[in-house]
Amino acid sequence: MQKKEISKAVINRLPRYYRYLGDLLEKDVVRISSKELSQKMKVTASQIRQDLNNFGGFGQQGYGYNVEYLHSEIGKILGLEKKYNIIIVGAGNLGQALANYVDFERRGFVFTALFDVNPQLVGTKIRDIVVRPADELEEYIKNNQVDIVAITVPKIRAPILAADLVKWGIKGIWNFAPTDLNLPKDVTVENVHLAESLMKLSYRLSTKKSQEEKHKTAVEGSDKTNEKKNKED
Amino acid sequence: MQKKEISKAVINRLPRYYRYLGDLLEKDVVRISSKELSQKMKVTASQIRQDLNNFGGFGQQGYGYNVEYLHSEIGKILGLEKKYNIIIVGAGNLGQALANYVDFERRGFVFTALFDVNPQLVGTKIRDIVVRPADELEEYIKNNQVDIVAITVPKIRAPILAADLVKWGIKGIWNFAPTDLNLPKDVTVENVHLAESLMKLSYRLSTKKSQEEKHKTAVEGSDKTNEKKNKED
DNA sequence: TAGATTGTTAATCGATTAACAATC
DNA sequence: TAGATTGTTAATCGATTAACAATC
Repeated sequence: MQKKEISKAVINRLPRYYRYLGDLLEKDVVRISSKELSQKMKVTASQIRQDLNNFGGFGQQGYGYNVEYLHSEIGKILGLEKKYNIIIVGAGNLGQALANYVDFERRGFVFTALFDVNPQLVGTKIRDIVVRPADELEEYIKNNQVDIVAITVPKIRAPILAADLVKWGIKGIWNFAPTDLNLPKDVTVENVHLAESLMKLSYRLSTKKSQEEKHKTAVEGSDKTNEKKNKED
Repeated sequence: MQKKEISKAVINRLPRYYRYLGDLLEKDVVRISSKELSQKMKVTASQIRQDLNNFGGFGQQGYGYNVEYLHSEIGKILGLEKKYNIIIVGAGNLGQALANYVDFERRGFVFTALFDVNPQLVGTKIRDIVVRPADELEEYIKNNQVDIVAITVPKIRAPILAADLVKWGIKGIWNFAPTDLNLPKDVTVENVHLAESLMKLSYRLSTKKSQEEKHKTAVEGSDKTNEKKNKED
C-alpha cells in the first residue's frame, strides 16, 4: 500500500509554511484558516489545503487550523523533531559563517566539527568548535555520529571529497561548492548555489529593465496601456 | 508583438546550463549536441532544446551547438555582460563571507561597500572593502551606482531596511534574511533561505530513512523487489 | 441550526516529453 | 548524398485552481 509520492514542489513549500506558522505562533495566534494564511503568504487557499492534505487532515471544518498543532505537525514531517549533527568541511569564510549561525541549533541542527586542509586554520576556534585537520576526517566520521556534511571547499575538491564521504558512510550532504555531485541515490544532496542565485537575480534585473523601457516607449508612443499582469514566485 | 513570457522553471535552469557550458569550454570542447549535454546534466535532450528555443535557435541541424557561442549567448540572456555593483548590508559572518567570495567578480558582480550598525566592525576591512557605518547608507546610495543590495542583517531588521532601500531607489535585492520582503513589483528580490534549504535536506533524510526501513522489511518478508524508479531534481 | 471552512474531486492550466519534418 | 541533429508541433503528464459536498 505504497503512499502516493509527495511532489518536490510541495516539499519545497513546506519550510515556508513552517516559517509562517512559527511567526504566527510567536504572535500568539491560535487558529488560522487557509484563506487568511493564503493572503499572508500570497498563494491560493486551495494550494495550501491540497499541500497539507498530502500528509493528512490537520484542520477542522468551520474552524480552520490550530496554529500550534499545524506548526508542530509540519515540523515532524520535515524531520525537525530529530537532532542532526553537522560537520563542515572547508573552514573558509563560508564555512565559518555557517558555523557561527546559531539559529540553526534551535531547529536541532548542531555543528559539531570543522575541518580544513590549511594548517593556519587548524586549531583555531569558531564559537566553541575547533578546526581540525582534514586528514582526521575519516577517523572522526568513524568515531562520531555525523548526519550531515556541509561542503564548503573549492569547486575542484568537492567531487573527490564527496566520493570519500560516501565511502565513509555519509548519507546527507549540504553542498555549497558550485558543482553537481553525482553520488549514489541513497545519498541525499542539497545544493546551495550562490552564483546561480545571483545570475537569476541579474536575469530578472535585466529583463525588467528592458520591459520598462519597452513600456515607457509604448506609453509615450501611443497611449495608456497600464494593465500589468504579474506573477511572482 | 509581446514575446511569450519565459517560464520561471526555464530561467531557473539557465544558470546550470551556463555552468556546464563553462566547464566544457574550459576543457576546450568545441561542439555538443543536446543529447550529449542531456546525458551529462541528467535531463532530457528535449528539455534542453525546448528551453533554448525560448530565446532563439542557437544550434545547427546535424551539428549541435557551438559551446563557446552558446555559453556566450546564455551569458547575455542572464545579463552577465553587464557589471553589477553590489553592496552588503550586515557585515557579520555571512556578509563577510560574501565579500570574500572573489569568484563572483569573474561574472561581473563587484562588491563595492559593506555596511554595519556595529561600531566595532566599522572601519575594519574585508579584502579591500571597508565597513562603513549603517547611517551612511542613504548618502552612499545617492552618490554611487548601486545595482544590488545583499541583505545579511538579522530577520527583525530586514523588512525595515528593505523598505528604506526601496525608498532610496534600489531595484535589486539579494535577501539572506529568513523572511519574505513585500516590496513593490518593480523591485526584484532573490531570496537565499539557508534554514529552509536545511529543512528540505532533513525532510529527504528522514523520508529516505523510513523508506529504507520499509524496503528492508519488504525484502525480508517476501522476496526481492529491487526495482526503484528514482526521480532526482 | 446557520455559517464557516475543510477535505477532496473535477476542471484547467502549464510544463515536460515524444515525435518528426526541416535542414545542415 | 546520407546521417545527424536541430527546431517545433503534438501528446502526455503533472501541478494548480476551482468548486462543492461533508462536517464542525
